[in-house]
Amino acid sequence: MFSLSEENYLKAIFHLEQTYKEGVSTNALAEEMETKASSVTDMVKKLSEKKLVIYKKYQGVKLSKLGRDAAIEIIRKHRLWEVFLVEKLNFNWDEVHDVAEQLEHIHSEKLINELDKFLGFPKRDPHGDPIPDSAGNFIASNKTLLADLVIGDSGICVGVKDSSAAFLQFLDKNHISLGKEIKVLEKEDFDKSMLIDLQGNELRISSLISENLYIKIS
Amino acid sequence: MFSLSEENYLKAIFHLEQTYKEGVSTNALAEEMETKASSVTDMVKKLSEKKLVIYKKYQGVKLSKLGRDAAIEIIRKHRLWEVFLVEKLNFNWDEVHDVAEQLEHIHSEKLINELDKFLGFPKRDPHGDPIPDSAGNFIASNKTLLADLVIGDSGICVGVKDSSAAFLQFLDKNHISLGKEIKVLEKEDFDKSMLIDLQGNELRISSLISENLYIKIS
DNA sequence: AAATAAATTTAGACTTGTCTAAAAAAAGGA
DNA sequence: TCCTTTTTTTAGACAAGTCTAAATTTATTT
Repeated sequence: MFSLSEENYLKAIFHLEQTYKEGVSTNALAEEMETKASSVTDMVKKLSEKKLVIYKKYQGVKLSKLGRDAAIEIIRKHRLWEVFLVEKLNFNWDEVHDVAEQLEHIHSEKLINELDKFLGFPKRDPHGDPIPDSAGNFIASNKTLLADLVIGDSGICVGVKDSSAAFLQFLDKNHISLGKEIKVLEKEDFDKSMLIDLQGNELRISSLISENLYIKIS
Repeated sequence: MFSLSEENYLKAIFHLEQTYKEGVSTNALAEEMETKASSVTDMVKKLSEKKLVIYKKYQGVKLSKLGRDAAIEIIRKHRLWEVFLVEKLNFNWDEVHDVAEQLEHIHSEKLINELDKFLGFPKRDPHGDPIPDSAGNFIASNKTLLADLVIGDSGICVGVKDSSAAFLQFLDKNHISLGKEIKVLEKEDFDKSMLIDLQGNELRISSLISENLYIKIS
C-alpha cells in the first residue's frame, strides 16, 4: 500500500497529465499540492524508486502503468464516496469534496466494491465526472466547455471543471445544474460574457463561468 | 483536531480505563497499542500538554473530560461505521473491525450525524456494544460474562468482549449470535468449561469462550 | 553566444512518532 | 532495611515528509 502523501501525489499527477501530456513539471505539481518545489522533487524521487512514475531530472514526471492504476483506484474511491454523500447522506454537491478527500484513502477492496454495488454502480459523480469501474475503466465523455460554443449552439450541462464550493454555490443560486439545457444566444467579444437561455430563462454569465461549465452539444 | 496517533491513544486509554479505573499504566498502554513503553511515555506527555489526559510521572494516566469526550466521539464513529458495513454493505461482524479502525478517523461532523440518521440512530453496534449519541451519551448495559453465571441461570447473548475475527468466526460456526438464549446446564470446575443449552441444542464450551461472551440474565 | 532569468535540485534542518539502550524510580523479597 | 526485579523515564537515533537557502541546470533575451 501507499502512504497518504504518495496517494495524493499520484492523484495530482494524474489530474495534471490531462493538461500537460508531455510530462508534469515540478512547479506545476508543487502548486497543485500546495507545497514547495523541493518537497516535490523529494517525493517524485521516491515515487520513481517505487516504479510509480517515470522521472528524469529536470524533465518532469509521468505516471507509469502502475502509478496510473493506483491513481485511478483513488479517483474511483473519491467519486464513489461523493455519490454516497449526496445520494444517501443529504450532502449538497458543494459540500462533498473535503470529506471525499479523506474517504478516498480508506484501504479495503471489499468496502469500495460493496459501496459501488450499494450505490447501483453509478457512472458519474455529482459533478459529472466519470467513475472508473473496479477494473479501472471509465467512459470518456464528449464534453465541451460552454465558452467554446458558438451562438445558436445548444446542449445539456454535463459537468464542471472547477468544483470549488464557491463555484458550485454560484451555479445553485442561478439554478444551473447537471442535465439542464443551455442555448447560447449572444457572445460578447469585449469581456467574453454570454447571454444564454436556461430552460426558458435568459441569463448573462461571465467568462469565468463559461470557462468552467461542460456541455454536451446536442 | 487530533492526529491519527493521538486519537488511537485516546481510544486505547478509554478502553483500558474500564479495567484499570485507578489509572492506566505505561506498560498496559504499550501492550494495547502494540508499541514500546518509551513511545507511550512520549505520547502521554504530549497528550498531557494538550490537557487530554491527567499524567504524573510513574503514576499512570487517566483521561481528562476533554480527552474522554474525544475518545467517545471516536468510539461513536467506529461503531456507527460498523453498523453501516454490516447493515448496508454486507460485511459479516468479523470483517468490520479493520475498516472501521480507518473510518473512525474521518473528520466531519455532518458526515457522522447524517450517517447516524441514515442508519436510524442505532443504539448498538454488531458486537452488541452501545453507540454514543451525538452528545456523547450511551446506555450502560447490564451484562454479565457467561463465565460468571451459575448452573441454572439463563439469559440472552448481548455482546462479545473479544471481537477478533477468530472468536467471531468460532461463534458463527457454533451458531451463537446476539439475541439467542443460553442456559447453563453444567460447569466443570477442573477446566472451567461449561455445558450450555443454546436454543434446544446442548453445547460444551471452553472457558476461553465463556470469558468472552456477555449475557443479559433473564 | 554571453548574460540573465526561471526552474529544478541538493544540502541541511525540523517535526512527528517511533525505536534501542541506559538510567532512574518504584515495588517486592529476604 | 538492603538487594533485586520490574516498571518507567530519559537520551539519542531514525524514517517520513516537509521546509529554507544555496547550488545547479535549463530557458530566454539581447
